[in-house]
Amino acid sequence: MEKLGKEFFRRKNVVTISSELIGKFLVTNFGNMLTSGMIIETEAYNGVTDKASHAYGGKRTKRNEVMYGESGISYVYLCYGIHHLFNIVTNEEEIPHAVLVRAIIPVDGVPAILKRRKQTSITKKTANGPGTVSQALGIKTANSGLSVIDSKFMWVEDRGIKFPKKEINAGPRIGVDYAGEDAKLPYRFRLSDNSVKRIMNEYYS
DNA sequence: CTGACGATTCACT
DNA sequence: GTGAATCGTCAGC
Repeated sequence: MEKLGKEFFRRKNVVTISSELIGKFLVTNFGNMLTSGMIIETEAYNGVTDKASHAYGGKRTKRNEVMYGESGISYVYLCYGIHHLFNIVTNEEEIPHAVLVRAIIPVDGVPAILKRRKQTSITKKTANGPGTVSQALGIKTANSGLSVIDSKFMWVEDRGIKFPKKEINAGPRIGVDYAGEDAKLPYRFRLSDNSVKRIMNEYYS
């Protein structure tokens, strides 16, 4: 079990990083409650040339400023006035690449996760979208700018789990129809349904 | 200062 | 499959 360091996130290819985050564990420790889940879905946002990215065309605002920061910094923003969406910034400073974590399988701190989600048992819907992932792990927009490399509140672990390539499916990103041709790029990565079912059974059958 | 809207979720049909 | 919820952000005036 090893915490991912700067060398993992600092690489230039955000699509590669996005695919390699599948099977890693996102861990948070807010309010002395350790919670975690295995990442099973991500999307890559490829900087200033990506029409789907908040940094398209070099756009720079108070909200997205952290995307131009060091690799490993989290970018959390409010979507639809309700949902806190969690990203990890990659590449070097001034290059606003980021990976959106879209789904996890809850692993540690299940009671806290259920309480946050107002549920009584873990199902595949507990953290199957970017808004529910943040809710399950207690991530809020106020946490934008925290680094998963040196913060004691959030980090990413490699627990030695590897999936065969064919178990990780690439496809177009969700909810980015406005991005024209870029909406079709295969920047979304998902662990196959079969693998997800198998792991859910291991933990929760 | 104002208004339009979003990298979504959930309940309901 | 459809539509409501809900509010910070940002472009434009």
